[in-house]
Amino acid sequence: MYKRTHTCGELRLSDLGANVALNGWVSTTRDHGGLIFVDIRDRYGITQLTFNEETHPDIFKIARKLSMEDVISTQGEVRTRKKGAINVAISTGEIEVEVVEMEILNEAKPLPFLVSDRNSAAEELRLKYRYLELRTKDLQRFMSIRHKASQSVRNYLSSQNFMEIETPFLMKSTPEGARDYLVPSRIHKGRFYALPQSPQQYKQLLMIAGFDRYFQIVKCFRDEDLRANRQPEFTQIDIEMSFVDETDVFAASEGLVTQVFKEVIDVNLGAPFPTLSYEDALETYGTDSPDLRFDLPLIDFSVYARESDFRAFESAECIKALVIEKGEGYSRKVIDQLSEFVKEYSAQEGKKALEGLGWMRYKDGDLTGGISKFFSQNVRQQIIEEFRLVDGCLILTTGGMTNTVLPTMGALRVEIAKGEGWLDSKSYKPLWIVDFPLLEWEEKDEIWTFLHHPFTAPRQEDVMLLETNPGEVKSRAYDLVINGYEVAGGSIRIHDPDVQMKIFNLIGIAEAEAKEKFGFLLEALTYGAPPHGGIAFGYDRLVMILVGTHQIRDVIAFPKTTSALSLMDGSPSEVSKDQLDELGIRLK
RNA sequence: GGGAUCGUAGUUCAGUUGGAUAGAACACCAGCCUGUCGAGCUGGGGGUCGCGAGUUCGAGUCUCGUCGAUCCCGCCA
Repeated sequence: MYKRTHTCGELRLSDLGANVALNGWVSTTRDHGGLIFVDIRDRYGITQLTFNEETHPDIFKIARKLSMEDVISTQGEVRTRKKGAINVAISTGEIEVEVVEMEILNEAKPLPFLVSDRNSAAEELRLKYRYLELRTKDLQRFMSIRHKASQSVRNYLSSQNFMEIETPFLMKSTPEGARDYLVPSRIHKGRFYALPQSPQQYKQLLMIAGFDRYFQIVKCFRDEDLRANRQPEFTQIDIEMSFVDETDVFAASEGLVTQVFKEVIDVNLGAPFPTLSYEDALETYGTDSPDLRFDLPLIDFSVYARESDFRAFESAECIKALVIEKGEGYSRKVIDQLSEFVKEYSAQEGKKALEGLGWMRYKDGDLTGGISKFFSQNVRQQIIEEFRLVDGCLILTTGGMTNTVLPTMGALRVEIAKGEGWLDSKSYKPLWIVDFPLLEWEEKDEIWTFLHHPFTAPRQEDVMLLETNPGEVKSRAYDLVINGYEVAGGSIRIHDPDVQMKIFNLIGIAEAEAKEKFGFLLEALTYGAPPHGGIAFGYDRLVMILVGTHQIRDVIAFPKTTSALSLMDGSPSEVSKDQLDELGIRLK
């Protein structure tokens, strides 16, 4: 191997005549008989190599055998390209290297797909050969942005006096929340560690220990089903602060996100971010993680619907409408498709399907078509005035159970935005969601469960309600949402052991059980616990937004499939009987 | 756990109403070619049609099951 003097993206006209050595992968070859062009590639760029039969016949002979993705080491002279042969598409396009020495370091077999084109293979295949997909331009860029982002995070938080402290991966299993990944103990047979769902308790203990500003970029593990934006192991930027309230956490988070966006993709986010209550988010956008890149709010239509003779509205608990300006282009066919979307979306498990969409158009001073005939002239005029309809407005409306209508109309809102091209990939709309309920009534188990986690503090003025009316209690939790993605979530924590115990009791954890599971934390709260709070960013999701992708797999070097398999190494896999014996485990 | 879409050369795809020897492009191999950058030209090799049943005279095509991929719901404190 010739030690490289330059990378493949480095040489310029100013290097003319230099004797250089390049190492890299064969990107393409163009064989012209007596002259062969080979593009050599590394992560910095591409340089054109030339092999000339007349001047270097021995090397030329070897070059004829080169094929895609061979790894080669070359030595040669930097030469200018003839006019008209300059490639403006690459940074090294004005020069080429005439090779005088070459070594083939590793010959590549015929490839399962083209590294030059990420779309040249199904994802299944790309995941099996992930190391090849990682050679593609896209993934090289995504990984680079991920790296820059983590550097930016570390720099910012360090500059703000946060300390990075590592916490254990092998910890105690706590059955609340997500399903744990378990790790059997060999030394203590029949006992298990759990991989952390997040370092929640540890970071609280660090606050009690006096590390008043902590952060960590850390892997978390949750054994739940996957999604386009969910992997079983993922990375958080975990942050905790002492002697703070919500405003301090918001300011720190906004400072962090603002700097990362500025440094990594040169976007000014503009802090402070707006806040929206959980309740308003659901009512207006049908979700607690709304995409504010476009408006199109869910409008309460029940007042008018109840005045109508339209049967489908009669027993509806919740009636919402969307008003689309310039809705002339929505033909019956398009409306039918949207109606079908509503039916299908609402029919998903656990929900009573909606019957579809009712529609009306505003034209020539009146509402016409669709269900307009079920509304009196008077009510129609009320609607027109209330919503300040202009010519061409289209109203889409549906009614049913609140917990069906809201998410469905929320999804329809996004569906329409997609169709309209309103989801500008260069636009970023962050907002805080606040005033979450502390608890949620679980119908099927008939118990209260926490919406965030059991260490979240209730709002001070609501503490009294805990015993009388738990559902009314608001928490001091908050989420940061950007473009429809929940990017971070956190809360001010409970630092009073009595309040903490009260919460445990409320969610059906008896005192003895609470002590068994969280005794160390409860006890720590009695030895001088400062008021504290924090937040955790979904780092992968943040990077997704930075690179502009909708798939979390794009920003993780070696991701799992939707069924939590690694197609590359074949994990999870069976293990030997000896391994199990040593752990004292017998398979059922 | 449920729903939807998909699975045909190494790869991306085409394949009619169920009908003859399953095609194309790229990749690979061989030959030709000195200014290409998706090089070009000529030729060649390459297929358990995901797997297993079933219907049928006949299945890439229809049915059922199964495995895998993707998206969504449940789930994800």
